[in-house]
Amino acid sequence: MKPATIRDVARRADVSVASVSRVLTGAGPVTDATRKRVMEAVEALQYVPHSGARSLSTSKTSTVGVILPDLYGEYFSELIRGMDLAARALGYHLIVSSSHDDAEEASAAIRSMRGRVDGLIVLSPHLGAANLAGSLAGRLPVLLMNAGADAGRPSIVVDNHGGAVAAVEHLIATGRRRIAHIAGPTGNLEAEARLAGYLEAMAAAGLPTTVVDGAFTKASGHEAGVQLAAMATRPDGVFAANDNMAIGAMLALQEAGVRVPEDLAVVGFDDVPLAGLVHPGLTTLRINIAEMGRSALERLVKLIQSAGAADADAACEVVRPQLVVRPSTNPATQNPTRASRASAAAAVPLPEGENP
Amino acid sequence: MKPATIRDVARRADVSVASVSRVLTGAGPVTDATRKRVMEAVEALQYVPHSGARSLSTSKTSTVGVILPDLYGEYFSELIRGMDLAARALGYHLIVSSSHDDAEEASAAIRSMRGRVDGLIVLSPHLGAANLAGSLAGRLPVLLMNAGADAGRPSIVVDNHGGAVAAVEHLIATGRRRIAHIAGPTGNLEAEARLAGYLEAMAAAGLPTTVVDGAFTKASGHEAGVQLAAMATRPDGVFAANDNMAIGAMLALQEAGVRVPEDLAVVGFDDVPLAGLVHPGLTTLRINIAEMGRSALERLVKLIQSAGAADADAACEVVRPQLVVRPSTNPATQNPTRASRASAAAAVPLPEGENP
DNA sequence: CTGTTAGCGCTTTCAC
DNA sequence: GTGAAAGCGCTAACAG
Repeated sequence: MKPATIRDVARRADVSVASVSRVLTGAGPVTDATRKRVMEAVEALQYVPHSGARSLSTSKTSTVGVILPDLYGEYFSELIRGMDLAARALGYHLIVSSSHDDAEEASAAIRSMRGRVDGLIVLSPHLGAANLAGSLAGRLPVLLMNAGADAGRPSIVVDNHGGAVAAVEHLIATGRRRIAHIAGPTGNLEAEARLAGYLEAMAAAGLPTTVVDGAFTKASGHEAGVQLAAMATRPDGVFAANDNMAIGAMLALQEAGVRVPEDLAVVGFDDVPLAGLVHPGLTTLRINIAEMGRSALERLVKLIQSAGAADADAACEVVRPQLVVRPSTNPATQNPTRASRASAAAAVPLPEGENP
Repeated sequence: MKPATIRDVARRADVSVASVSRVLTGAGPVTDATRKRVMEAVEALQYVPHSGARSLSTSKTSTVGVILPDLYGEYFSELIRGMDLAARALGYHLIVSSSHDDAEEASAAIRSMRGRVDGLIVLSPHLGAANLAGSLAGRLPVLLMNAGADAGRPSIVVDNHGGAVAAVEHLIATGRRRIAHIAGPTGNLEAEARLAGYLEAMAAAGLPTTVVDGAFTKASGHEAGVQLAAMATRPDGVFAANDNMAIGAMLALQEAGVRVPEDLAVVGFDDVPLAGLVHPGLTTLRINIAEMGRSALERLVKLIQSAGAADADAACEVVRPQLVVRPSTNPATQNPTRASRASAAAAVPLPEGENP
């Protein structure tokens, strides 16, 4: 009734367990005759190696853990997709663990990974989590993402500050002067860097600033949009800390009769797939999210495989977002509506995939 | 240098490993004094139990595997989110494995799960995969999703046929008569059920049918839209086998100068978050995807915990999609643009979540 | 080339 | 209440 073990196979093939192991792992010398007998027994018994046992024996799990704050929305799904792709290619499994809002939970999640994974990718937008990962992971290789530019630890970060500056400069370049910012949640390092970039760029241009609070959600963006629309001297441009909020704000503005971009131009951040599909298409700072995920996983595996090597790769890779101009700031870059698709085609790549 | 083991703790606390185990697992009688000594040692050594070893010993991994055909797009990310939520609540981990287009790959993925998980959720939109899962999984509990109504095996399926009929009937009810269908990929059970529903409903109404091929992707929907727009007697309604294609088709139609819904009404399937945000909002058949994922995981865990029980839950749960009417078929249900948000609010819930 | 054996780190009877 | 010892299923020396 219970699944066959390597001993059952050995017994049946009338060889030692060692030989079975050799045949199955492909390591070590084996006679063709032996191999054949083993394979037959494997077949007959429907034997499948127990990877847990193998892991314990080799102290390698071929699995990496991904610790996320949340699993909502396109940003993270894209990220995981990229990681999964790379993991498959490298023969690794992916174990995901999300919804860790506070450091406490994340901490528990990380400890529970010991003996289960060979390494960890930790997304820690909150300050505490970064240290956390280091202290708790023990000797486990860890790759940090979206944390501040934490020196001395392998990590990948987005140039949030630079992106924010680019966003503001683009708005200014298109003639906007009263530019507001919809900020992300306080305590979130990425949100804070984007806010800082906004403030700096505005100061550099000698323009007054307006900041509305948000929480990275579409709903919070919507609220912010309502506020913007109701302002006495309404802004003529807004830079939202992410696409989600930008989209929420656009909806609110349009509901209030504010025309985008004529009355008010909107810029987001991330370039989630949705950004190119809303109406009007959203100008944003593109991060190739899936690609970043792929890169993260590959680096982690490299880290794992060279574990202990002195030339530890403790670099902090910086991903620079790229400005993608769409109709939400520039009417000339029309949405693909009743118009030639030519101009929009480049800016609005359609994500693929067979989804029911 | 290496992480501490239970023996290190035992030595340090000057007790047996058994006692350490008892303290840590909370099982068995222990003196307060002993417990205290153990905890101190644990603290001092930064000891974290090795879950792999524990798994081998208890033959429980507290992990479930999810086998997916692909990880692209909102459908699957929503699904995983629901599963992850339930898994956390039940103390389980989630290991995801995707991009298994053919049965061969899925097969390999499934076997590689042995000894790594306590059960499997298999999404097998292709015929072969379902059987496969059964035969390969051995004594592993398996929950099938999105396979045909496979009797005699625990599963969750969407009532694709019924949904398709509802879609067509809605189009007919709004006065459409030349109703086309954009089909999903052949060989995909869900796509085929939706096609069958369309054909049946049309036949029942005595209307002629038009079927355009698609592949569940936005791009294929776009192509289909181009074809529809170019037809000699253009349809005045179209039912796409999923939202992705419906959205792609809408874009193509609008580019061709066809007005939606005035000239041509569009209905999708799934109600992915995007459906409520495109312009015009897409009428579709709503499946609460995350909820379905949650339900799937909970059922699997129940299956695991009652493993071997005679009253095996081999039921096939049927999820009935619900028609959500939006402007793509009914101009009266306006998009939230320059209009009261009241009517649209119910139909266009904004998904939440903090995403950078 | 093959078999024997000692673990991997932990849980769990079973005596004491 | 506590400890010694026997595995969980597999791999990897080490002898033959």
